[in-house]
Amino acid sequence: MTKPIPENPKGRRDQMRERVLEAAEAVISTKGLAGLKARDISARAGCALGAIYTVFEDLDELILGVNQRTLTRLEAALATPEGAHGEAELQRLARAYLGYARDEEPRWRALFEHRLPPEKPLPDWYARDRDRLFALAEAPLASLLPNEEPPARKLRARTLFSAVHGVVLLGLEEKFAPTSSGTLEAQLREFVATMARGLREN
Amino acid sequence: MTKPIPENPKGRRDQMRERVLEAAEAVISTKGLAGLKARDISARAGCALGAIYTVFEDLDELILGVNQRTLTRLEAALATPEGAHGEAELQRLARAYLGYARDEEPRWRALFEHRLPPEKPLPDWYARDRDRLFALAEAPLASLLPNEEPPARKLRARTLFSAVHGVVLLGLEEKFAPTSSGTLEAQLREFVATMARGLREN
DNA sequence: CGCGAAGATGAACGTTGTTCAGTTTTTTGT
DNA sequence: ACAAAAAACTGAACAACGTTCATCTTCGCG
Repeated sequence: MTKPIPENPKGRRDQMRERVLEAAEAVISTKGLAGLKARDISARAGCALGAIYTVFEDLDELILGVNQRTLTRLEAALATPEGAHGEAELQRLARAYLGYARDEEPRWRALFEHRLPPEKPLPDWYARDRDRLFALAEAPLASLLPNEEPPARKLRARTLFSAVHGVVLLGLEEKFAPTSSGTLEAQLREFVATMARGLREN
Repeated sequence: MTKPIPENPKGRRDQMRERVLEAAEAVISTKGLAGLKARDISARAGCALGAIYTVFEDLDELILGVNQRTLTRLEAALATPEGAHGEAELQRLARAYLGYARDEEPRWRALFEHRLPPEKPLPDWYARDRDRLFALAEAPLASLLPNEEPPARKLRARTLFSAVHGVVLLGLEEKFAPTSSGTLEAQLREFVATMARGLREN
């Protein structure tokens, strides 16, 4: 009776991996990436310090795991409802991106703060998930510029996403009075409107 | 003969501060912010480990000092030649920003990677220098939108700068083949052109 | 049961930023 | 000019960190 359940959906190893991942996620989403400590994780996951290193190469790989989950959640938060028409959809996307960044700021920041050592390149599975995010702007761009070739559109979606990211990133940096909460929304709305206008007058 | 020189232009204390600052600058501009170690600094500056803490509160304040210098250099690299006319000047600014980010990548990254603990807010002298950077986009914006009120223009300059920053930041992230060197320049040029077009059709 | 293999443990190591009692150097008072 | 006071500098010591590894525990199977 060594196997209480005939076929575990997940091996014990995977359960531990899951617990560590969830513990790390909890820390990152409250204290941010800088507050992530190996000993804290092991305490929360109810395991020994060394156990972390039996399921993850090192903390960098663990963070990548957390970030992958964040990417999935972010993608869900940005999910296009039904029809994705031009500017309105771009506005919705940008607004939803700002919303997620606000609501889950530490977790969102971890996506871009974390940089792994230069000798280890980004895993392919991670790059793929990240690219799916950029691709969300492609559909609304397609209705604004129907004649653009897909590769050019892909690049343009990336650029537009990056620009919105920049506005949100530096906009959230200063939370003090000068830039009040509502101002950032207005900035972003105006920015997207200007971009859409510029795109139509091609 | 306690004073070999009647009046030193800088006290010994300031000379040491300068040496530490320059050592830190050298490290950051080669190995990046993550490669900055207190012992490395003290060795390069030719002083004891503790000496750093006699001229800087902690490493965070030292990094702020280095970043302030970077801001000055960046500002110089973006300096407007003479007349600052509309889109052409915006194009030049964006291109120069990308150029500086490329040429001095670790130093430039340190500007945005460094985050000081939440209990200590940004010093005013640093915020002022940073705002001067954003303000560089105001003059060219003024010739595109002559009727805009100065406060609104200030905000718009900030937004536009943030957007360009986002494009450069995420554009430099992937240095591998897919996004070749020239592509990023083209992306940026196209982006600024679209923005200018949208702004003119107000 | 027993026994090889795999997993988990936490003490220990090397490296980090920061502190502080002690020493040296500079400034001050007369 | 010189001793006393103040300031600056030193580097050993400390706490906290990520990571490793000899050791112990548990699992899978005959």
